[in-house]
Amino acid sequence: MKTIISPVKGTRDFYPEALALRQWLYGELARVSRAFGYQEYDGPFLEPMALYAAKSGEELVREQSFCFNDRGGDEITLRPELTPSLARMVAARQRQLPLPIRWWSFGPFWRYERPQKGRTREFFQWNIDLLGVESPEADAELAAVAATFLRNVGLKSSQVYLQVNNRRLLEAELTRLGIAPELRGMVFRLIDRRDKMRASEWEAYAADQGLNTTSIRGISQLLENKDLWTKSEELQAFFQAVKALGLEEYVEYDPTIVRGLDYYTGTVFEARDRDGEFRAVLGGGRYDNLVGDVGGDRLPGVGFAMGDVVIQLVLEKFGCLPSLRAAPAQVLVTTFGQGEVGASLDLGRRLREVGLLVEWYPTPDRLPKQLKYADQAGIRFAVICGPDESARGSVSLKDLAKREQIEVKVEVLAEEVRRRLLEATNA
RNA sequence: GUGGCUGUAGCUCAAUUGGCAGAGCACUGGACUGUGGAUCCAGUCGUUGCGGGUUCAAGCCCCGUCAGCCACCCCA
Repeated sequence: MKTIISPVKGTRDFYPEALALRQWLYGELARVSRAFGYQEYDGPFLEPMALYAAKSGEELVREQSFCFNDRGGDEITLRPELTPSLARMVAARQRQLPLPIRWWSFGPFWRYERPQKGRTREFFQWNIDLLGVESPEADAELAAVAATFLRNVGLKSSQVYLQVNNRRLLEAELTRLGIAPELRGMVFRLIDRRDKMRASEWEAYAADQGLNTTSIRGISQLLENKDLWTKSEELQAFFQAVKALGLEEYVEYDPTIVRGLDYYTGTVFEARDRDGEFRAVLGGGRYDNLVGDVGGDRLPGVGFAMGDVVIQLVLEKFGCLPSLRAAPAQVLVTTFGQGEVGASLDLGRRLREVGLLVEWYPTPDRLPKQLKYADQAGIRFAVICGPDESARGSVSLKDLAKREQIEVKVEVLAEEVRRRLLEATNA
């Protein structure tokens, strides 16, 4: 057995069927993004490492990015996320861009982590952001974009949903419990981990982090209070807006959601399947200081990101994956014999000239083999030109789906195929 | 970075206490010499991930190594 060089760990080969699925996903999220008035953009795939050093979260850039020095010695990172690039792009043209900014993007990202279910080292991500509006209704719009996408692709609110929380509310509550602001980062991580451990383990872990029993008990109570959101005017307005947008079935308050990235300042949310089988499908929230942090004026923003891997797992689980195949050619021009090669090439050219997608069978194999190939490839029409047709100045046109065959003059072949394809599409 | 599981034909997987490496699919040819999805017949397909060890005998047991998957960490 010959050894094939294996792909880089954590990358995926996109065979035509897989690429067709990715393109379908792209189409769906483009549709939602545009429906809400967002414009497509993109940043570079390579960024200076310094762009992430500020705010992305220590571990993300230090341990989980692909970093290297270029030939000039500069520290370069393969982008692990898009939001810092967005902040920089906006900061650079802050005076020219009319507000609000509604932008979306879909492209590749890289994170140096151990691959596992729902996580690869190279993945595609949908990013969508609204900048220049600081209101709960803006937060609600992003949640609505996410929920509308989920609904559009066929996922029911009984299957997936958005969990929402607010960091300001959480911070106020922690202050009320007498927990010092310096400890917030640690406490957020603690809260994030709550549902991964048993209560006793979690309490022991919390104590280990230096929290006293009173604080731990107070935090526990916060996390069990499903009505805590009513204390936040922001969340009240948020949920009211979500209701007006008609998506309240998909959106719920969840006091345990905090999100890992350091730059979130207000409302945060993530979407997951209700069984909790998979990791989060998407995640995002409000970040009010990011543009200022990269050298611009303060500009509030809200947005989320969705990776292509988990959403595919969820779609598969709930039977929402479309049955796709790579788009086949419309016509196969067969090659009857060595003597007919020139005629076949000529026929292919004629068909392409009227805009048809034409594949040429490159060897004079037995006709059954050529037709079987057309059938398996999903090609609708086969053109056959042997000595009999040739003598009459015509060709045989076979409709693989209808199992019909007619003989037409070479001059009218292209028009005939086009007419029949149109008919087939309308039927 | 830490831990667990799995590596057998192109693919999906069998192989009893260690005892002749198999099946389905796919592929190729034929039945059918210029007409595709079915059926039947025949055929090709192996360094059992790699290296060592134990044994009369290893796909199976032991050690090492590589790869993949899963979990932790973190996160889309």
